[in-house]
Amino acid sequence: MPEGLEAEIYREAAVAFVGSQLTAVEVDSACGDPAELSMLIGATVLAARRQGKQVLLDTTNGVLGLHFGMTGRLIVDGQAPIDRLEYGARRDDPRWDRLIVRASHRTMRVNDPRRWSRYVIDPDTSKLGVDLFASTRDIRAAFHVVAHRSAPIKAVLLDQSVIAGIGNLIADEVCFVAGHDPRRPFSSLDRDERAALAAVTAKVVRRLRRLGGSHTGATGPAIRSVGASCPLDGTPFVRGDVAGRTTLWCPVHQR
DNA sequence: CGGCATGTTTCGCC
DNA sequence: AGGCGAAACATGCC
Repeated sequence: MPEGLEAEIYREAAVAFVGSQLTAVEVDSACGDPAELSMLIGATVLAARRQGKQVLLDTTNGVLGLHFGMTGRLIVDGQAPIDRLEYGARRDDPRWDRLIVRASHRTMRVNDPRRWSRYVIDPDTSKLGVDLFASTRDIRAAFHVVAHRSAPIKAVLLDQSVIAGIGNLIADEVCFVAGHDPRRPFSSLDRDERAALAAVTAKVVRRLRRLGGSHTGATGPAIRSVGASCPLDGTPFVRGDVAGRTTLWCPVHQR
């Protein structure tokens, strides 16, 4: 889905629904259970929260969990907080509306051509790790718990049960700034390196948030397909597959 | 037309 | 049991 940063942008837009009483819910049965979601009708929205990549709407009838897959965009009252999603559709076709939630004077919808978004009542968030906006200290603690893992550093960064909310682009940016080869086994990091990686993770998350999203980093989509060079040392980026995802890294300064 | 894409889940194998 | 890698999922875009 949009990564945790985009989910946060969606959450902020969803705050407009706090205090509203829901009057109707329409859902594509591939993305949610219409019978289950119908329990929201008549409920009042109490708060809009976020955990990792999920937006959670607390209501008087339960929690509505929104997961946006890879191409899901949230549109509130006709306003799209993210106008165009990287790797998403370039149009806003009503046929791709997979969820529509109405209140008396408001409408919220998820437009998702690829149908990977999911909407559930009372989502199980118990397996999620610390949130991507957690403090350096909390991220460091999460890293220490999984210090033994032999999977690539990038795979651990992407593991939602370790840190919830980091996606492919943020993971590449963290490795870039930390100067680590994303393929390097996480278990090869010593205690100090894990602590440093935690600090970089917290810093990168905040910087990308300030710049406007997961795509704004040095390794972002703007240069992912055209082949660019590392802004630090001029070396052409290497493009490969790590943890099952397209990955870009500098073969010189990322070790 | 072929291949690729900010993700998650499932399955087989250690 | 838990962790790891590969494949599957659905569909628009370049």
